[in-house]
Amino acid sequence: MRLTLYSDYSLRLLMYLAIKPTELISIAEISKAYGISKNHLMKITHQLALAGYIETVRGRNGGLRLAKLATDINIGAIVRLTEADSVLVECFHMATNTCVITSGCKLNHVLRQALDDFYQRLDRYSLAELVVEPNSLLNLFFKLT
Amino acid sequence: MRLTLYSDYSLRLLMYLAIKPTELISIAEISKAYGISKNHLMKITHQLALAGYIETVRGRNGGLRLAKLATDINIGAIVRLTEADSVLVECFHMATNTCVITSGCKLNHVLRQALDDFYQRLDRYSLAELVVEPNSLLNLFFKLT
DNA sequence: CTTAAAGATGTATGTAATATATATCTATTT
DNA sequence: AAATAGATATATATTACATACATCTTTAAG
Repeated sequence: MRLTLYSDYSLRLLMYLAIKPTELISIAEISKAYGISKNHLMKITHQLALAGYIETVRGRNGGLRLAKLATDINIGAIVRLTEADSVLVECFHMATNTCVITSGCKLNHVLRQALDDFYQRLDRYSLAELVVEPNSLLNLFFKLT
Repeated sequence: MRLTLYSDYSLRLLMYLAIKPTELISIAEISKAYGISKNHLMKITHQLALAGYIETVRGRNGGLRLAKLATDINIGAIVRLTEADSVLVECFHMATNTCVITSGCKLNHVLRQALDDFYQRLDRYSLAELVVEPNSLLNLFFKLT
């Protein structure tokens, strides 16, 4: 079972913004801090802005900041958004499904329950709970320890 | 979030065997019934046999059968086995992880909890519970409805 | 005792999803 | 006007996964 790097990077970006919620932070800074693709982060930025989680400011001295309180950003909602296109098994997408027993298959339901449980656990956490110790995270980025 | 077709096919194969638990059934028959790759099923067969879930009989009139009662084959255990190589996010595999904040990252723990919840739901089901109506499944394979 | 059927196993190839890179455009500040 | 930073579209690269191919071993039937 895999999440995409896209989801992983989305959460990392939000965590970074949550460390300094009042500042404008550039994509370049986040890219350098984690050592990950700036271009990939740009796509993520766009989606998160459309969904209302972050605000973007163009131009010199521009950057990103959270558009909501970290306590109001739910982790389950973020992962549901970033994983929206992926299906757990082929029979979850009727348009492309080829399995001949789908109509009477109980496995389908069992997997849906399991996936629900996965997301419901994530639903219990907000971004704020991932960044309760912002300074210890900052130390990791700048290798002060 | 995705499972591999390998996992999907593994469960389909077991369900097929569970429909007729006393018969020897060839890989070719299962391949035709679902319209899926015979070669892929061969690899699955091998792994499931090594793990003790099925018995294989070579040679003419050979085939596969369940090595345990369907009530003793746990769905969670099967998926844990078939997904053993895949990691939910990169930080779940220390040898290849590049994320610089892993040591202090709470997201890591939250995702582990969610994955546990996923598997614990699957742990509640046995193969037998997926095949409570073997005849209605058989009808789907042979398009009698 | 030869042949055919069926699984075992290793290697190679194909494919698609995903990640990354490039290029150009728009907006904003100095 | 120039520099910076995000927006957007397209193209390329990479990788995991799925599939195919080839050869070997085992067993039963004739």
